[in-house]
Amino acid sequence: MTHPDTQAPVEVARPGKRDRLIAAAQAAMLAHGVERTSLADIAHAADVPLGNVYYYFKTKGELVAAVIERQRSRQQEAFAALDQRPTPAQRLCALLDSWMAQREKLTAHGCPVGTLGTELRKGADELADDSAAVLAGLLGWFERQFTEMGRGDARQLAVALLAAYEGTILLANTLADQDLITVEGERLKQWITSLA
Amino acid sequence: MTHPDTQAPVEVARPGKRDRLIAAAQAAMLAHGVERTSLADIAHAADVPLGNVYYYFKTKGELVAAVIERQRSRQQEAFAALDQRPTPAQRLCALLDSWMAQREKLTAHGCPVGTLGTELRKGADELADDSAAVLAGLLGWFERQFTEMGRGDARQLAVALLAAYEGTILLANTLADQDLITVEGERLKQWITSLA
DNA sequence: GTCTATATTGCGATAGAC
DNA sequence: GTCTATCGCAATATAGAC
Repeated sequence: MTHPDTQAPVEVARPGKRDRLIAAAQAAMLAHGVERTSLADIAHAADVPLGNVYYYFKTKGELVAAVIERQRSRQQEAFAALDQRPTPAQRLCALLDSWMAQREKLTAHGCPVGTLGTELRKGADELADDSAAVLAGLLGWFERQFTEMGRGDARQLAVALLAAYEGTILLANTLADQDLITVEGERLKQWITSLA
Repeated sequence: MTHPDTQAPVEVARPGKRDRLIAAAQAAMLAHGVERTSLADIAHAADVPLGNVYYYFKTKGELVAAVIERQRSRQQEAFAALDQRPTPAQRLCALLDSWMAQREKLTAHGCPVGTLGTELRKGADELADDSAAVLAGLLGWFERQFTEMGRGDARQLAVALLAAYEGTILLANTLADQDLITVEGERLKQWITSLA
C-alpha cells in the first residue's frame, strides 16, 4: 500500500471490465430481450463508456455469443456440483429444488436459456445453434441420469422432464403466477421418485 | 352488373384490406418476432402502401392487439369444433392430433401464442396481459375437460398438460427437431386415455 | 487501452396532395 | 380513403483525440 503512485505506471484495467459487460448484457437481455436491449443500456449498467464496448466486442452479436458461452460455463459448474450427489434421483430432485427456489426470477423473466433460444431462432442468427447447444446440454444431463437409473427410455423421459420444466416456466412467466413452479416442481419430484 | 360506372360512386374498399394487414402481421411476427417485424415488411406482404397502414391502425401496438384478438377468435372457433365430440378425453386427444399434424410449422416458428406472450412480457407492453388471456383460455378449456372427467385435481392436470404442450414446442423449435412433438404427443394421448 | 463525438441506417409515425 | 414523401429518433458502429 506504500507509494501507490510510483508503482505500476501502466494503467491496469480494473479487473473484469469485460466480464462486467457480459454480466450486464446477460441481465438486461434476460429482462428485456436481446433486440430491445441497446449497447448503451449495457454500457451504462456495466459503468463502461459506450464507445469502449467495441474494444471488447466487435459487434453486438459477439457480446451475445459471450453471454451464451457464460451460460454454458455456468451450466457445467452446476452439473459438476450436482454430480457429487450419490444417486441420479437425488441429483434430479436437487436440480428441481434449486429451480423452485428461483421461481421468483424465473416468473419475472422466463428461463434464461429458453427465452434466449426462442428469440434467437426468430432472427437469421447463427447464434441460435449455440444457444440450442446449451439447452441440449441440459437434455443430455437429464438423459444420463435416467440411463443411470436403468431406464431404457431415458431419452424420452429426459424430453418429457425438460419440456415440463421449460413449459412450466413459460406458463409462470406469461401468466405471472409463480405458484405454478412450486406445484409442478413437487409433482415432478414425486414422478422422479416413483421411477427410481 | 349493368352500368357499373354510374352506380356506387363511393369507393368501397376491396374487402379485407384491414384483414390482410392483420394476417400478414401475424405471419411475419410469428416468423421473425414482433420487434424485428417492421410495418414496411407487413405492408409489403399485405400489398398495402406503408403510409396507409396508419389509416387502419394508429400505432404498431394496435396492430399487435388486432393479431391477439384474431388469435382469441380463432381459439374460440377451435373450441366450438372440439366440443362437438362426445367425451372430454376424445376432445383432448383430437386437439393433440391437430397439434401433431402442425408439427412442421410449430417446429419452424414456435407456438404462436407462447412465443408472442413471451416476447410481450419482455417489453413494458400492456398487451402482454391480452396475450396471456389467450393462453389462459387454453388452460381453462383443458381444466373444463378434466373436470368433466370427474377429476378433483383438474386444474393441476391442466397446468401439467399445457406445460408439456408449450414446453415440447419450445424444445422442438429450439433444437429444430419436429419428432419431439410426435413422441410427446403420443405419450400425452396415452396419459389422457389412462386418466379417463 | 480509454473515451467523446459523430457517421449511418432503419423504423415508427406524420403531413399533406389527390 | 389512398398514397408519396419525409420527419424525428434511436441504435449500431466508427473515427480519432488522448
